[in-house]
Amino acid sequence: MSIPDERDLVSPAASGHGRHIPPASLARLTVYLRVLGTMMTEGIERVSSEELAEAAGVNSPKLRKDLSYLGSYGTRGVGYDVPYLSGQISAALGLTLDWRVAIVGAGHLGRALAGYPGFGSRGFEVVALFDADQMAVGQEVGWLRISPVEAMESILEKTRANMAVLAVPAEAAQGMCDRLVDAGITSILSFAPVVLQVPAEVQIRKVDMATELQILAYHAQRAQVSALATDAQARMLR
Amino acid sequence: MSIPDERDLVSPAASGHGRHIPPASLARLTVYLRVLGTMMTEGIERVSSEELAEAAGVNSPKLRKDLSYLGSYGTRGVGYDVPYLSGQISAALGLTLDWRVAIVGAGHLGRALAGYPGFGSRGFEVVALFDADQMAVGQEVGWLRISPVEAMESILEKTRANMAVLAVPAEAAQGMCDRLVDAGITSILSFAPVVLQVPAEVQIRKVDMATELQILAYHAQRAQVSALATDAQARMLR
DNA sequence: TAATGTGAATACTTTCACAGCA
DNA sequence: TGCTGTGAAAGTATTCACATTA
Repeated sequence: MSIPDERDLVSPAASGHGRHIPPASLARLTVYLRVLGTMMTEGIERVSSEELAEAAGVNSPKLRKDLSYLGSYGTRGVGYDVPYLSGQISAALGLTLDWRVAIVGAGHLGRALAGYPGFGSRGFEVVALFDADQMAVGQEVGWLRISPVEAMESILEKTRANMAVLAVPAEAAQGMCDRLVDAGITSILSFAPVVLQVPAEVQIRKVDMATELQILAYHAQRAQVSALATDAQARMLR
Repeated sequence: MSIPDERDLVSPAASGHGRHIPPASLARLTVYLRVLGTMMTEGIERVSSEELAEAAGVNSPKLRKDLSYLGSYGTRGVGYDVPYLSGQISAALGLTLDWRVAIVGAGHLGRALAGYPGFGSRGFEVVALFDADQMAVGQEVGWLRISPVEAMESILEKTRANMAVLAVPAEAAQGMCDRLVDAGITSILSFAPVVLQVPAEVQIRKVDMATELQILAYHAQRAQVSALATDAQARMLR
């Protein structure tokens, strides 16, 4: 007897079709969710795939394909009900659960994250903010008070944090990451510009501003080079 | 790691290797570059694809395929010369050109970016930091002094900025973006949680922490659900 | 002989066109 | 009639195996 694949065991009700959502679609779904939220505050109740796609900066077949991974939540000939679709996407992404985020590092970046309004409004509660600097410990940042990293493990447990954001210098990142993993955290978002080694069961995502600028630089350089080439070609044809 | 990302609307180039680098490879090349930099500071002179891949968190065939888009810079049976490979990647990405970055928004995030050591060390110079708040204008942040947004256009020209980072609240982002585009900036990195509308010739990249956390939440939720399912199945088989 | 560079196979993503339904 | 939902085709990305070469 073979053990059924885990996917087959997921109830359709709990996560849409029970199938996994392709990573590329998943990333876009979070954008649709944000756009739908904006529409709700503007009192827009109904939207077509064309309109939603336009607002989200994608084309409409792609949007419809993305939504099709969750199920059929639109009405043919009509479009989508904004609050309903928003709710369905939230549910599929697991945002109806309680997510309690600990931020490690209370420099400018950590404080920016702690004060980021986009968290609370989307189901994420920042429950702790740590720093290694004794001067910073005790300071208030929004509703939070900065805690000493020494007490990280006990505070993670007390606050029942289930996600962490790493906003520490590169040198400190792997060490802090290891402590988070040992403390049972399995979802980590890192802003440190280093490759972190973690066990396979730990989900890690990385954001690196230098990487982003380098990608922009590559495209800008190509645009420059091809402009020069076009220019040279124009001169030769003259 | 990075979000699988969008369109690739670059015209065919006419120099160097001429081929465009696939977006997925491009993102990883920036990681290899960082790892090679670290190795150089550690005095490591030679590396195999296996070792470099390990340090970069990818498998070695993928690394070799990525490098093959640039050319053949290794030695069969030996490996890669660390400084040489680093230089070749830098050149391919256009990092030997002068990149002057203006940061718009001097809140915690803007200040974190202005002070980010990873910029200067990788060919990006922060040449201006703007804020709309009169209280912030004039304050020093590292080597920079915060300038008033009112003077943005003239300062962009004076400093010959050719890239911009948007670190302003969502409401202000589209307006500031439009002004940057009108001022001739064609490479923009945005941290604002909104979809920005820009002309096709402008390259824009987005970083959104809420999106990243939502993607983590999705995976964590699936892990939870399948753990529960496995559990239920175990009970049934008992 | 050890490790690169690459064609060919596989897997994933996007696009497209249209069937199907309110 | 108008717009959603989806198979099938086209386009990318990843994996693999191995010919190649210092």
